[in-house]
Amino acid sequence: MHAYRTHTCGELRATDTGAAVRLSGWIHRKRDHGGLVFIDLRDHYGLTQLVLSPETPGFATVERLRAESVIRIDGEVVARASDQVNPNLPTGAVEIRVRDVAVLSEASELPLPVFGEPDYPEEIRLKNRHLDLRREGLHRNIVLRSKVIQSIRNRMIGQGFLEYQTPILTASSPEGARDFLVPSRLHPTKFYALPQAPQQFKQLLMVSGFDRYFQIAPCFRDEDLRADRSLEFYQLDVEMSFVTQEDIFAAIEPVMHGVFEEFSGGKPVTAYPFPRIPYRECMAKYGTDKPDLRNPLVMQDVSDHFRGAGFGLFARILENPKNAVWAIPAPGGGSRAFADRMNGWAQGEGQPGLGYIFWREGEEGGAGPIAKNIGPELTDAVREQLGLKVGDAAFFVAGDPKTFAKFAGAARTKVGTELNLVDENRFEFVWIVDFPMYEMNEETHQVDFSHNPFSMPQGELEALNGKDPLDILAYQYDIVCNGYELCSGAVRNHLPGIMLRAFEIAGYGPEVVEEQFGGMLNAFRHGAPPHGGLAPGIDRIVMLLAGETAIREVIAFPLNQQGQDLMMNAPSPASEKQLKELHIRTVAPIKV
RNA sequence: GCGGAUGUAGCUCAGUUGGUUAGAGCGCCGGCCUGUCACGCCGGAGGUCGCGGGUUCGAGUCCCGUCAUUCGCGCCA
Repeated sequence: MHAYRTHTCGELRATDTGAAVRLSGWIHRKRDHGGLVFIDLRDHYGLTQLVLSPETPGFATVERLRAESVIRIDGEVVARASDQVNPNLPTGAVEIRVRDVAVLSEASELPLPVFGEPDYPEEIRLKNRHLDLRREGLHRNIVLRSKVIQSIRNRMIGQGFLEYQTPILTASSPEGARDFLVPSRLHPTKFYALPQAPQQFKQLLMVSGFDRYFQIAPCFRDEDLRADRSLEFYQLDVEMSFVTQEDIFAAIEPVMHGVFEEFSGGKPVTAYPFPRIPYRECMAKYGTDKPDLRNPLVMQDVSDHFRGAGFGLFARILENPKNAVWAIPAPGGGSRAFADRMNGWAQGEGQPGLGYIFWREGEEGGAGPIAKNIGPELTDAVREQLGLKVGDAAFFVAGDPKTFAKFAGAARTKVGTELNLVDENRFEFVWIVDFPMYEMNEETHQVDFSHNPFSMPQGELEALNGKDPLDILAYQYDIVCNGYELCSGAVRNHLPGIMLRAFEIAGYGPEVVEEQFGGMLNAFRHGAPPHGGLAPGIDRIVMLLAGETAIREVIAFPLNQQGQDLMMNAPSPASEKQLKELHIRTVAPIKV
C-alpha cells in the first residue's frame, strides 16, 4: 500500500463501498459527539467524512488534535444511510470507518481559520498565506489562474505562436515607469534593471527573424500600488512580424474571447471582432480611456444650448473657446432626492457640485435652478438632444474637458451604478484605438510621448513633419473589459529615420536615442520587418474571471499595498557583507 | 506626496445624550454528548477601547495630534 494514500479526499463514491482505503489530509472540521467523532478530511481535491468510535485505535489522539493537523488514516468505505447522505459533498454518499490513525503533522493554534473562511484582515491573511491559500475561495482562484494560463498557452501555440524567454536582468529604460535596479557586483557602481516589459527584446526577436512570439512574461514597475496593480505582474506578451493593426487584432481576439468563454461560467462575452472606439471619441462619450460598456450611459456635449443663455455660470465658462458643457443622462433619475444625492457625492469628490435638470410630470420645462435660468425652451432642447423624457434627469459638468473629463466619467459611472443600469453578469470588450502620439506636459509645457515611444505614427514621416504634434495619432490601442485596461499594444516604428524624428519632437536628440536605444536602433539598420504586438495583463484577466476586484486575490504570494511581502519579510536591509561586495552605502531618508 | 474610510477580546462587530462592573458571535481552554456535516449543551480564560495630549467632576464616546490598515488621487509609455 502507498505510504500516504490510495485515493484523494475528493474521489470516493458509493461504488467504492467496502474498499479498504488509505487517505491523507488536513483535519478540516471535527464534530465530536463524545462517543462518536466525525472528521472532514481535506486535501487539494476535496473533503471526505471520517467516522471514529471509542474502540477505534487513535480515537483519543484524534479527539485531541486541532483543526488543520495533518493525518493519515486507514479504513473502510461505508455507504451512508439515505438520511445521512450529504448532497453538498461529491463524496457525500460515503464515509470512512477508520481503523487506524497516524499523525503526520500536528497543528498548533491557528492565527487564521481555514474552515468557513470568514473575512479576515488582509495583513493577517498575507502573513499566513499558507493558511489563506488552503481556504476554498483563494485556493480555487489560484487553480483558475493555472488553468487560464494553460488555456492561453494552448490557444497561442495553436495559432502558430512560439514561446520565447527574455532576460530578467537587463538595462534601465528612461521612459515610462520607475525601474527596479539590481546592483552589479562584477561592475561596481553599475546597475541592472528588471524589465518593465520585454518590449525591446520582443522587437529584437522580430528583427532576428522569428515571426510569432509570445511569453507569459514577468514585468516589474516601481510605482505606487492599487487594488488592480502590483509592483510585479505577468503579461501575455505578444509580437508579430509583417502585420498591420488588423492582423494583430485578428490574432488576439479569438484568444481573449476564447479564454473568457471557457472560464466565464456562462456569462456572455462580447463576440469578436470587438467594437472599436477612437480614443478621442471615447474620452468625449465616457470621460475615460477605459470605459465600462456594461454601463449604457453616453455623455454628450450640450454647450450650444448654454452659450449666451440665462444660466450665467455656464455662459461665462463657455466664453473661453476651449471650454465646454457635458451632459450625463440619467434615465429614471428624475427626482430631487436623486439629484441631491448626486450633488452630495460630487462635493465628496472635491467638486463644487454637480449641475442638474430633472423632469417631472405636469411641469413645463424641467426642475432645478439651471432649468429655471435657461427657460423651458432650452430645457426641452437639452432633453431632446439627450433622448430623455419625464421621470429622467441630466447632470452637467462645465469647464475645460481636459480637466473635468475624469470627474465626468466618474459621474457617469456613479449614475449608472446608482440607477442600476449596469449589467454585472457580462464581459464587455472594446478596443480603444487611435491614441494620440504626443501630449502636452502641463508642467513643463513641452510635447511628450503620450504612450509608447516605439509606436508607428499614423501617416509616418510625413505626419511627423507636417502636422501639429498634438494632432498626430499612433497605431496604438488598448483592450478594455468592464472598465479595466486589459491590454495595450502598438504597431511599432521599425524605421530608424522616423524613430529619430519622433524622438526629436519629444525633445530627445539623436545622441540620446543612440545611447538609450542604440541596440535596437542598430538592429533596425540591418533589415527590420514591419512588426507589432500587444500585451494583455494575466493578473487582471484572472481577476475578472474570478469575479474579484483585487489582483491580490488571484496571486498566490502577493505584495501588500505598501509593496511588502509580509511572509518573507521583503524588502529587508542588506547585510554589511552584501553591501560591501556591491560597493554600496545606504543613506536613510531624512525626516523633516 | 495628498485625500476619504476604518481602528473596542485572537477574529467579526455592538456599545444610546459623555455617567457606575465595556458586551455578543466565532475561535481558544475545561466538562457532557453514538449520526453530525455551521453538531448541540454547560462552564472558563481573554480588554492599556491603536498611541499621545486636551476639554470635563467623569471620555470607548467630544477636540487636537500621531500611527496603522484600506480605498482612491498624483504616478503607472
